[in-house]
Amino acid sequence: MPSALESLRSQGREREAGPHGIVAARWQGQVVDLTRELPEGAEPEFLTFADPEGANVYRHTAAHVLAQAVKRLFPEAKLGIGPAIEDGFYYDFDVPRPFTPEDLARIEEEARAIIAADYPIRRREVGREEARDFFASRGETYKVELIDELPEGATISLYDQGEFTDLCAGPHLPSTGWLAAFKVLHAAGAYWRGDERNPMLQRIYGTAFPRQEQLDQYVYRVEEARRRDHRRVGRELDLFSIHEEAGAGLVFWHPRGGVVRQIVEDFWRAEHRRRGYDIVFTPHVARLDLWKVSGHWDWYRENMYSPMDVEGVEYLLKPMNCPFHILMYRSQTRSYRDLPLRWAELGTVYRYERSGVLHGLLRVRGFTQDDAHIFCRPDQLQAELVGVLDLAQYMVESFGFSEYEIMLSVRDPANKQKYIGSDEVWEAAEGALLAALNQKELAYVVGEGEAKFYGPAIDITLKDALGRGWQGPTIQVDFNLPERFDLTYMGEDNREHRPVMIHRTVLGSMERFLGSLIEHYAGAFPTWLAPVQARVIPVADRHVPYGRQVVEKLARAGVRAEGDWRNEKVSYKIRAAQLEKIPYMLVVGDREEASSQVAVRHRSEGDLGPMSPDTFLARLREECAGRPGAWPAMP
RNA sequence: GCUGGCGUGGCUCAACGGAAGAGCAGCUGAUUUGUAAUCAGCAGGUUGUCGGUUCGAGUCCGACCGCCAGCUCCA
Repeated sequence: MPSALESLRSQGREREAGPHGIVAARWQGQVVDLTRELPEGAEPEFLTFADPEGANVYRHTAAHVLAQAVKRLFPEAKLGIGPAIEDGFYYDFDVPRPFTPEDLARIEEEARAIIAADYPIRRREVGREEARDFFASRGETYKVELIDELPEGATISLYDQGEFTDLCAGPHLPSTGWLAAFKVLHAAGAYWRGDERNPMLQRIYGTAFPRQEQLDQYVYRVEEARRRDHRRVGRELDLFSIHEEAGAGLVFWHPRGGVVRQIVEDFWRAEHRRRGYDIVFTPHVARLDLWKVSGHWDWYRENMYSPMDVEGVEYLLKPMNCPFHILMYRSQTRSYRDLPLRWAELGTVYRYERSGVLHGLLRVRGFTQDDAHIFCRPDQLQAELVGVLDLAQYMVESFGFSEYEIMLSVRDPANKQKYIGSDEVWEAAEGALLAALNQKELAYVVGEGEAKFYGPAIDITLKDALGRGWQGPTIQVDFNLPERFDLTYMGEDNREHRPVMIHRTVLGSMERFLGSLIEHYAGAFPTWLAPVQARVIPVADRHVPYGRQVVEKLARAGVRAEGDWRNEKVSYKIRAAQLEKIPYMLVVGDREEASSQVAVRHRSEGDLGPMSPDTFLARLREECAGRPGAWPAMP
């Protein structure tokens, strides 16, 4: 029974194995240790760090090394779990006090020593009792809990490296020395099994790569993410603020941020009208009874604010717009000829979020959804879903998000009481979403248990310039609300029928979407979105009057232009404009004034030389072409 | 909400339990400037809030508010 490693050797490929090469194998669909013995003649597939499974093996081994280091320095620490995660790994420990930065430095040092010692990592399978006794005798109560929950007949494996043994399904690298670049990142509290009723463990995050350059790159990427943080950029560029005096999670849009938001909204409105949507407006509060009928009071109460008393009647701040659109639907008898109705609203909603989850623009308590509800006949459902997918694709790509991942969110089949509506209705809804995805030939993954309480959904995650994911469009099919509100339309057969409802948002919320845009572009918005598109920079005071003329001319043409009239040197004002990420700087001095030109500098392309204001305008027009809302209507 | 860390001019950060500071930004003046920081001066603070310990609190203790890293949740 040769191991995977030996079978490599017999092929003369042993040199391909190692941190930079093959780190694990896959055999019969299962990822296994390179040291795992396989039947004679087995032909395993080999995995490197570049394969997600390979990276997992690599990082998971790093987690064990971390745990070994912690146990050496803090023998009383009880082990939780230590999986590989995207970009790294973590391990949870139950310790009497949280880890300090000094502890983390010592742990990293100890981990390095463990890597240098190059302990072989060995797997052994044991019986349930043996495993239980082993961890119980060491006081590893969490491991015992895990063992007790393993299903009947499950293989229980332990991995040994040096003096350290962990309960683990594996697989792992052949020895600790295969870990090349290893780094402890930070620590934070985390509940055992993510449940706040359980004890809080201390989680240490770390990461590992085969090459130091990759680790350096990762560290750089983290720093770049910090540099792009929308909370920081938002303050630096004077886009928005959040005030303790007003309350957490409530956003104030400053003039500059307001410009960006308005352009996004104008673009959004224009595109929706073009695609047959009607724009509607609805109130911010409604009677409690309405929310009882809609089901929100029963199913969504923990996210809603307490009722307010209005002349003895209770009202609620709206957390969603759907019941309002439904009331409008019911305001008259609908014919099959009226459908589909596509009603879109930039609806501001308020949701109670626990204080600890608030985060800049990404998680707030008041936000404006780019919401829409489509009321259609069952036979129109698939075509409408395809139309929504098409719109969603077009919109996000217009804002520079060219990569995204799609998830079909369905019910958790083991937990059906979490959802309202019958099985048949759910199956029909899930089927319609699936059919639309297939018709658009979009790749997707199925997320079991990811559905909302009232229906299944398609959730799209956008990938930004740093490869990070952002919540993007979501599309939900809802057979339930039409039922609850008894929505009907008159069919060709002169009988009442039940319409289907689609809830959808393309950008999510203005707050979150602008937050993601800020980080995606690092504050350097493309010209059509830039709060200030051009800044005129006079060389000396005597050029200010000409500079003002240029600003006025540009402003009349619809350009967002302004001047820097401060008594400073050109380089000072250039630097200021660069830091503000203004796309164009127009320097005007004696030469420009004499020839009625402007010297154009682009924030990333540099000096573009002198040109007439009209030539500059033509350049801007071309750059912003096809962006409704970006450019005010021109005479 | 929970665990841990943190809260000092608009921003970034100093200050052993013993006189609240610097740089940037702002304002005033000088300078009249040609593609990423000209010089000088001025102003700016009840150290998040409330209470306590102390001869004395930015510093120690408590509560609350807010922020940060997570847990959980989500547009």
